[in-house]
Amino acid sequence: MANVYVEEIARYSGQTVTLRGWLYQKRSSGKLQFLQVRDGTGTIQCVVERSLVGEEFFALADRLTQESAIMVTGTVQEDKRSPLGFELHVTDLQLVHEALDYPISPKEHGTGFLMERRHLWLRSSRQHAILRVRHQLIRAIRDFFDSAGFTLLDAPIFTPAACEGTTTLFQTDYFGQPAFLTQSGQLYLEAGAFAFGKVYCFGPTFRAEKSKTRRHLTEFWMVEPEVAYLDLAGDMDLAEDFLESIVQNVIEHRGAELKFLERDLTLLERVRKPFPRISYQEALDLLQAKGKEISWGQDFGGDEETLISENFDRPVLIHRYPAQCKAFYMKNDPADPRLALCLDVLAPEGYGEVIGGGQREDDLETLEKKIADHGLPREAFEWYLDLRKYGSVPHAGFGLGLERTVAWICGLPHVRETIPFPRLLDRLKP
RNA sequence: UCCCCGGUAGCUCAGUCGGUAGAGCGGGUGGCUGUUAACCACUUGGUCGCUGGUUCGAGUCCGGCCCGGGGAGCCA
Repeated sequence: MANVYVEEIARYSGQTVTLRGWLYQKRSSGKLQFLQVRDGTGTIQCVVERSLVGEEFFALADRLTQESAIMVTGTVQEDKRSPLGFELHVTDLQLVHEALDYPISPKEHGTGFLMERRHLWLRSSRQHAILRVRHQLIRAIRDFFDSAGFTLLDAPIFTPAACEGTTTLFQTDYFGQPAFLTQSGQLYLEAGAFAFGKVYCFGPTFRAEKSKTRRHLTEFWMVEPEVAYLDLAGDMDLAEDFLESIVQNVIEHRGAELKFLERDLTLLERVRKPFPRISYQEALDLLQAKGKEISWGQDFGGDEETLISENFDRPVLIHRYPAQCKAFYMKNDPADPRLALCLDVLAPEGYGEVIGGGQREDDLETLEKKIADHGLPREAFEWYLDLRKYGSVPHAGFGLGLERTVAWICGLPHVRETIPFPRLLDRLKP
């Protein structure tokens, strides 16, 4: 008997096959029982008829509890009543393991309760859909850079010092020395860009900020490309191509999951270049026209980001923020040194900043001064300064936050469901 | 760190003016040959977050603490 998966069931129409999975839900109607069986690739309704399987198997099916592991053998039949299009008419049933008192019932639960049981919550169809979108997005990101000639260059996770100095880092004891968990692969990627031309890294990032909002995790995944001989204009082109490509890729390959999540796909289909590009000054004018009290030099918070993105039907690129808002490694605009050659991309619908990046400072003396001005320990940055001594060229890149992007694509109100095991300010378990 | 909201059955919640602790779901038992969060009947189920106070009497009012959720700052 062939062992098959639910996602390939259509190929076995009319044949007798065996599914190996778990009981998701059960309904009975006298002499009939309907078992919803999931196997990780999908869920199918298995029909147990007393006259077909006999008393023994029918009684077994009647006793089955939610999430018990079972092997079901039966005939695949096309059925218009099934959302999948097929049902399995059971001829044989085996209990592999009986699950007693599964804590997550098919009815409503709060996110706190479910998060405590995240290891089990992953089995539910909604989480399944979200995490399959996440997987596809990761594939799309890798495909984009791999097919554009980028080399994957992993940045270290243990680092000797802060990349940006402004945010709080997780400190660990590294054989008696302090070491920090990375908050960005950026500086290492600059070394990579001068070695390989076009590089990207894709890994976990850690921020010990005490942020309690729907947009923050303490551990999240970030993809960061970095390219030699690229200026801000080129960086904006890259960000635009990249974002269009990955969003359209996910729509194409995970449309069913997005529909299950009741995502309005027309909003995502509009993510086509060109994206609007406005300067910080223009964004500021826009905010002030809307009555927001904000003055030049202030960074935008969540409210401001939402107000700006409301004006556009697709992601909006904001460039040239005041240098004081940005990290030390950003290059200043030669046309107006008060400004940094940086870019942020705000997702529509109030999802906020999904990309941040810009052109890097490539002049040795200027960079030395910036490190000093930010009060950073020079010793930790000697290797970084070396990059400006030996063949320094203009270069640029950006970082995209994976979980915020998944939340936006799926239309979720909170990032915590976009990662299998979220790490939040007050949550380290499971 | 600050501000706001919450904690009552396994889960989601209601509980009026301070006066005997409630519903739906889940679990259990029975019924039903096409159910889609199935339905119907019966049934099970409580340290009202903890602690101190006010009161004849506190889930309800007051103080302190603990835990959870949302937001601010900061950021992706």
